[in-house]
Amino acid sequence: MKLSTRSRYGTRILVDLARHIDKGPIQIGTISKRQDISVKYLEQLIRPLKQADLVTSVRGPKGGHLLAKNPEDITLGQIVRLFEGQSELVECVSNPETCEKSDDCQVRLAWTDATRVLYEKLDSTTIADLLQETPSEKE
Amino acid sequence: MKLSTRSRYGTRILVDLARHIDKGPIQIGTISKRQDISVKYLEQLIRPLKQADLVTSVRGPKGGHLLAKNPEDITLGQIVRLFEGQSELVECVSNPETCEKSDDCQVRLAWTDATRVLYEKLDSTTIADLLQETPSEKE
DNA sequence: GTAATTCATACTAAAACTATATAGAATAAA
DNA sequence: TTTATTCTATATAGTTTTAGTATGAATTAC
Repeated sequence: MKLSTRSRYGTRILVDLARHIDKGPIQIGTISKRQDISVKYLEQLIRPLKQADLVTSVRGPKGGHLLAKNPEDITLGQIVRLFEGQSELVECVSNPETCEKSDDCQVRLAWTDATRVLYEKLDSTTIADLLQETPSEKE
Repeated sequence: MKLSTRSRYGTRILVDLARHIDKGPIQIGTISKRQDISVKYLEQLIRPLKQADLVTSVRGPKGGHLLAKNPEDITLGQIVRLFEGQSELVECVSNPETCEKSDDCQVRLAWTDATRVLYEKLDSTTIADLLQETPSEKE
């Protein structure tokens, strides 16, 4: 039931951008060094963040990436829904037609409830909540 | 972030046993037909259920499987922890030593909180809560 | 002792995940 | 115009996980 590295790395990218929000566009190479994620993988992860309007980019020399919203307006729920192929605990939660018993299935209701409380928590946690500096943070 | 079929099937096995709790030991072949899970896969899934003392078994002819506890004493949390290789959303939640930044990592705290609320929900849901019969249930 | 059944171990095939690599095109600062 | 950077698309490969199968041993009712 673990989260993909995509969701975890995506979160770290956004936290990194938020921490350096006053420094203009941040380049992928910079994020790569600070977060220890390969440039190529970062390019792959930033694309959906842009498509979801969480990040904007500036092309050309001195270009880079910026948060498209305030840190307090980006939630973990948004990030996880974006990166997890299936964001629900069980497929029938969102696609009841995949199980012929789903019409009146108590087990499905239980997975649905569990998924709901999880996202209530994730939706209530924002990037701003994650900004406290740590002593070991690479600058 | 989806649950494995092992957790889902494990739940269905326990619900099946609970529904037929008054009929003596239930054989794997019977569960297989009712739940449409292969005999061999069922054998594999029942083993951890036995080891966790959720199921007891009787060997030999007329043998089979029985709930080892009352349905209201078996929770989804127990089942999910049993079957998910990693039951936490992110590894560093339970194994902080796998990340050198975990000592003071706000992101880790967020994943920990989210994992906690999920299991609070799962731990509060029992097999007894899932017993309502459905019209389409195979008998 | 035979047959029904669980128990234990190992194996396999397919899919998903986690990246990295390649080859360039587009953009814009200097 | 040169150069630094993002953007796009596809390919490749290694690892891990998942889902399920195969084989046969152990147990016990009859």
